[in-house]
Amino acid sequence: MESGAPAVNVTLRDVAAASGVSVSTASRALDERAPATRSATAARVRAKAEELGYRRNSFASNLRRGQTQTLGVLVPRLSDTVMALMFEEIERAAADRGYFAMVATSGDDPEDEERAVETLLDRNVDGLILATARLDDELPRRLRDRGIAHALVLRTDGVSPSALGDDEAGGYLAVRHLIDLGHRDIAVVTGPSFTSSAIARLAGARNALDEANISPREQWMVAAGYGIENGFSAGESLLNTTGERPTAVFAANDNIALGIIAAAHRYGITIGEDLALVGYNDIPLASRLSTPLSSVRVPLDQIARTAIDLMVNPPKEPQIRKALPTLIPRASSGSLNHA
Amino acid sequence: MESGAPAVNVTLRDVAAASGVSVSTASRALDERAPATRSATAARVRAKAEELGYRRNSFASNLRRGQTQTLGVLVPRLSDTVMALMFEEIERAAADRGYFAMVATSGDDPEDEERAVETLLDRNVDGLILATARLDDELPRRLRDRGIAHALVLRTDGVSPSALGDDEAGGYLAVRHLIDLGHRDIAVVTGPSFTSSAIARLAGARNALDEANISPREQWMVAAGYGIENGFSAGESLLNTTGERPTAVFAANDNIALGIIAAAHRYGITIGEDLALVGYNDIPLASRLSTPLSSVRVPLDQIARTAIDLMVNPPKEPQIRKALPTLIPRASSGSLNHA
DNA sequence: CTGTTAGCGCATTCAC
DNA sequence: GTGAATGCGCTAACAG
Repeated sequence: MESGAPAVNVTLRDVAAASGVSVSTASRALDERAPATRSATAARVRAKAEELGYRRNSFASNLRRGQTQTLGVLVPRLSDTVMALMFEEIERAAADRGYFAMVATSGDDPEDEERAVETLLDRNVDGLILATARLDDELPRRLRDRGIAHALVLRTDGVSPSALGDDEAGGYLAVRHLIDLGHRDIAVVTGPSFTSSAIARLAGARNALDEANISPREQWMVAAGYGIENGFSAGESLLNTTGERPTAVFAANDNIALGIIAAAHRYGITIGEDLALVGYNDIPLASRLSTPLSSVRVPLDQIARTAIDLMVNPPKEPQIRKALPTLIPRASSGSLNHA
Repeated sequence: MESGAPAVNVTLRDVAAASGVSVSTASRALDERAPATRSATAARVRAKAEELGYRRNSFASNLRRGQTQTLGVLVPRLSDTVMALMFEEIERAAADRGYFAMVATSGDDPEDEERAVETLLDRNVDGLILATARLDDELPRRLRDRGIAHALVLRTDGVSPSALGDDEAGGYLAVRHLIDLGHRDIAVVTGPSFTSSAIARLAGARNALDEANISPREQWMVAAGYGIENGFSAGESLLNTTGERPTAVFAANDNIALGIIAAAHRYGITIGEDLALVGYNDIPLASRLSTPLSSVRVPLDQIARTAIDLMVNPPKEPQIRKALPTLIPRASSGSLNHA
């Protein structure tokens, strides 16, 4: 009789009995944290446990230990590819450190966000990772007040421990790239002004313009949402022919860029020829568009690891750690025609 | 002193003490399942609990109750929009029934899948929902043998309780649409042959062709992966000019369609004019492409609800429940030019 | 290294 | 309806 259907409820007691030791000995032998005792009995217990198909009851264990090796991740939505990728990386980084990552989605509503956090907290997570922070967000402050371990990713409120890309550098890189290709009529479509990412990417873009002595036309610096439809609207207003038209656009994320592509198509403008375009985040789709999209790549894996570190090992002084992004030039900026 | 920082550890005992009742009374008063006792004491207890910021310790509760009101969801990857949307719907449907949904991702590797399931099981989920089933999958069988409550979504192994779209109907709808628009040279790019969805969508497509007395050219019926790059390869081989070219393509998912769009662009073929294209799943991006993509929409919300029902309330006879999809015609099939 | 003892916080008997 | 008692399965003192 091999490992058929494992008994439904093998408890530590069963393992202990079968191994002829006490429950506490069995418990110790099976403690995954301690550096694996290599005594004879311990080995025997482990073998028996395996044989019986023992699985620790996580609830009993967590109840007793007072911590759960679980962390909660809050994202606005998983159907946003960037957020999905961010979560996948967090999941991976967490697993490497023995944590299990649980997601909850909150949409854009601060109330739902609150609710989602409470749900996560109800499951006794050891800490929280939030990808939802707004600049004026109350939530991180409240978490600090309540002494709940947490870290922010991708966006920051400027205070709580945060791991994010260096958005200012990214914005600079993108616009600098366009300038280097000879453009001077450059528009910037940035994200919602309550996100640190939008603000910083715009600031970086302005730095690049300044540096090249280009005085930005304010009607070409537009704040939008981070969705495709927002990019489309922004694109429509930038590209309609009644006025002068930019020859290049920096979109503060790839969704916005997708919207601009659709708008350009509508006006018969060819991306990569009539209009140079750079996006942000380098989602997988970017490289696979008809005209591949130049984009700023953010090291999500590194951000995930940093966030977990910050959460597990909260620094005395709150820190905001920024990872450097890189520009991936593709046909949409026309860079391949010039190279 | 309003609800400042809630005390860190308010237990049932504290609530009981503050209310002048025993723990058991407090426990009963706060039992969320029973139909809310409306006695005076019960109300007082609830008020006190609220006031003290009491939160039930889910571990203690679950340990005692023997079930966790948690279910595990397994998807290949969250960065696939369809999977992300599916999970979001499952999360919602689960919450409606008092369950919390936990995800794990398994990639395409059966071994990782196994590991992910064990991880979920280790967290004592009450049941599993799998979006990963292969036709010859061992996993569902093993779950059945072990008596673990589960349901399959989107794909089925043909045996375990499943909730999915009627893929055959969807395939039929898509191709029928193309035929109705006057096409006879129709190619079908389907998904991996180990998925029930690919098989069934192809079967539906063939039905539509048969019905119209079109004998499909086998070199135009190609099986691919479900990724953009697979669609691109398939598109390249279909659209290269050395042979006759189809005038219409049914892609068994939207990613494949995206790949075909890129391939078409490469050959200077205009989607919606030179080539009609229909995708599957109707991901949000579909409607926002430069040339909006006709696609078959699957009622993920309904599938999610059905899956939870099947899992919570396992039918005596295993059931495979199929939800009817609908075709959303857009410019990519040229339908808007004819209408 | 081992076994004994004592809970973690809660839900459910069982008497009243 | 209520309270006292019991234990879910496990881990952490504490002595040996």
